[in-house]
Amino acid sequence: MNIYDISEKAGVSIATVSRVINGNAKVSEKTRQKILAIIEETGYTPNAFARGLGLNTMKTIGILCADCSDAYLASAIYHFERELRSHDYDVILCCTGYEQANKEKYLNLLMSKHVDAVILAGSNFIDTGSDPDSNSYIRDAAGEIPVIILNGFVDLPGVYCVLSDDQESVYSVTASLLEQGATSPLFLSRSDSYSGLQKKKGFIRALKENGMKDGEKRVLSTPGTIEENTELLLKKAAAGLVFDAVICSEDELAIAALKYAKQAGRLVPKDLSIVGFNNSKMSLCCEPELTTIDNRLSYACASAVDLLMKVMAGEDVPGKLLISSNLVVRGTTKALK
Amino acid sequence: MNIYDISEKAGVSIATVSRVINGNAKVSEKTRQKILAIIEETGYTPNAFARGLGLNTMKTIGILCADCSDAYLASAIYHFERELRSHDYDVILCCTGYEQANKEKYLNLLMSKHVDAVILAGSNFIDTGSDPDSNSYIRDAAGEIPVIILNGFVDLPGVYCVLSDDQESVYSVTASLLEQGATSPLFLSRSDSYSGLQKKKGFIRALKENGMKDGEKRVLSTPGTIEENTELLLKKAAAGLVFDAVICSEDELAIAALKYAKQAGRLVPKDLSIVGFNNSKMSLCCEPELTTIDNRLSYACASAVDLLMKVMAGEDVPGKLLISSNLVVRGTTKALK
DNA sequence: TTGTATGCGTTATCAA
DNA sequence: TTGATAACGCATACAA
Repeated sequence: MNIYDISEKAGVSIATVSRVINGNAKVSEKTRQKILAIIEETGYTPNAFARGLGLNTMKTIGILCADCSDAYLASAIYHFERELRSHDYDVILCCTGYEQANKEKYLNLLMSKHVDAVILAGSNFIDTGSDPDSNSYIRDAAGEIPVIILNGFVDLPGVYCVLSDDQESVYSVTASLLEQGATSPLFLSRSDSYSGLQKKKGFIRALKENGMKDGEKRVLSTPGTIEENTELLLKKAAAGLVFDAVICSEDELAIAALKYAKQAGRLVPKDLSIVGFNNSKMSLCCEPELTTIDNRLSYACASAVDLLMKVMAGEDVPGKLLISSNLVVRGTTKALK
Repeated sequence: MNIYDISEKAGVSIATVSRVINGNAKVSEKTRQKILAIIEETGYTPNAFARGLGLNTMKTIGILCADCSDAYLASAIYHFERELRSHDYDVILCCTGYEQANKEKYLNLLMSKHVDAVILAGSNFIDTGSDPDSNSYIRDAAGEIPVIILNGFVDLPGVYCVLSDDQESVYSVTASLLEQGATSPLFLSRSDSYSGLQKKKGFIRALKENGMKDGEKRVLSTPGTIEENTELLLKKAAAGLVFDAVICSEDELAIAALKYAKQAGRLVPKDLSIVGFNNSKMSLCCEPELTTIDNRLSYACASAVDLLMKVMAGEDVPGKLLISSNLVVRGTTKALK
């Protein structure tokens, strides 16, 4: 069933059928109704490939993420997808893993599929190293279609970044903890991604402003499972590391800190304060529940899609959108301002 | 840059270029190399739309899920995507939400995009009610392209179901608990999806075989958050409901049960055994960590994709694949066989 | 082994 | 308001 069949049944040309399908040009109400009726009756749907061939777009957005089973990224994708679909865009999902080579490979793959834009979900798509050319794959893509980055920032034409103000939120919670009497806070970081780095900066800045110059030394970067990180803290403490507050770049790390506290016999939040990040479901699974930073993911995703639609409509939009976070105080800290 | 440009540069016809791109027919090694070099040099990639138009396929699989931010579904999608991509298929993701009308709408939408097959991730795509026609949307789709269902079963031509043996695993753990001395187990169920129903059946069967005929009454169906379900158990217990074991259809419900135990001052696992389902990350976040049923999701997804590839290759494959689960014993039960 | 010509189903331009 | 026809870029049957 194609447009010729419909035109034949209706006794008109394919051009007219095309017109009523696309609702564009002028068609007499009478023929419009007639054609509409036939389309309804036959269940005809235009062939998406042919349409794509002509228009060179299939209203499809590519979303790249390292690992969509990660709770945070999974939520992001969920919000993106729903938001995009409400604008009649399809989503091609591509999980790249964490290797740089694959990120580039899959970005190019998506480009070759003529997606209308790509969304890079997660700050790990930005190389924070010193090689000035390591983000060139993003620049190349942005030369052809809009590129949206969630939680990462590079200043490149054609790339639009939506991110939560991670540095500020970590700075702020660390400062509050210090004000409350903490003397030896620790920062647990998952990785040196763009957002990881921002968080770390916020931590160090808060320490510096309180006269602590050894900020760098109070940062622990660690991949690894909950169990491994629990062990890590146990070991560090046994080796003499003193800390009375742990701020984490992810809820999962905070869970590990909490487990450490249990095993070390330290009272939370009395002897040890713990702060997570992301306000994920995990933060509600433990006892006490985690104080955590909510970075308003759903708002960020909606904003990103909104931005994208404007870009594709040719409007002028900012290349960077910074969204403030919200501290959710639960049981692993005392009341915080 | 299209196939004509390449053919011109190479001084051959487009047919020859097409041949080397598709690696099909005979092309002299010399011209092949020449064309390959030009393709490399120009960075040419075939236009996917044009190809799709001719072949009526774009090597794309549609994945429908109710909510990809759900931990279980997110993992499933991750595995599906990686597995499919290794077979050179793209994935169009579509989150439908839980309303029947939207499931149908989006399935049809995907069909109209000419996906090569669809995967329905999650048992909630199967209507378990009495209306014999409620799954007709699946039958209609399966009439055109292969339909794979993860964790759900309907016996329809063209639909292939891969599911874990939920009934058996719940039966088995319940029986073990009873054998160990439990006298009043409870089953907490999230929903009456196909898989929820299977789990419930397993529970009731185990009770019946141990002479307990009030199985139905020992099942609590509840949506709601962790907090709400904690409250629910508190209320039920206050109202006189007695239970010494809680088997759950999801880890999240088990977390709620654990929180109930803490608040009610009951010792886990001494006074109360708790079993979760899915072996999600959540099961590692609490204290003690959850005993839970691991339904081998990654294996199931890989099998499903394997099945699909065989179906599309015209091979004869079973319409139902049942995968045994694995009980992971941790801290919320005593040692179990 | 290579080339020619046609079809795939649209959209859009130009004429009527 | 409508219709005829040319793109769009590729794969492939058929011819050479």
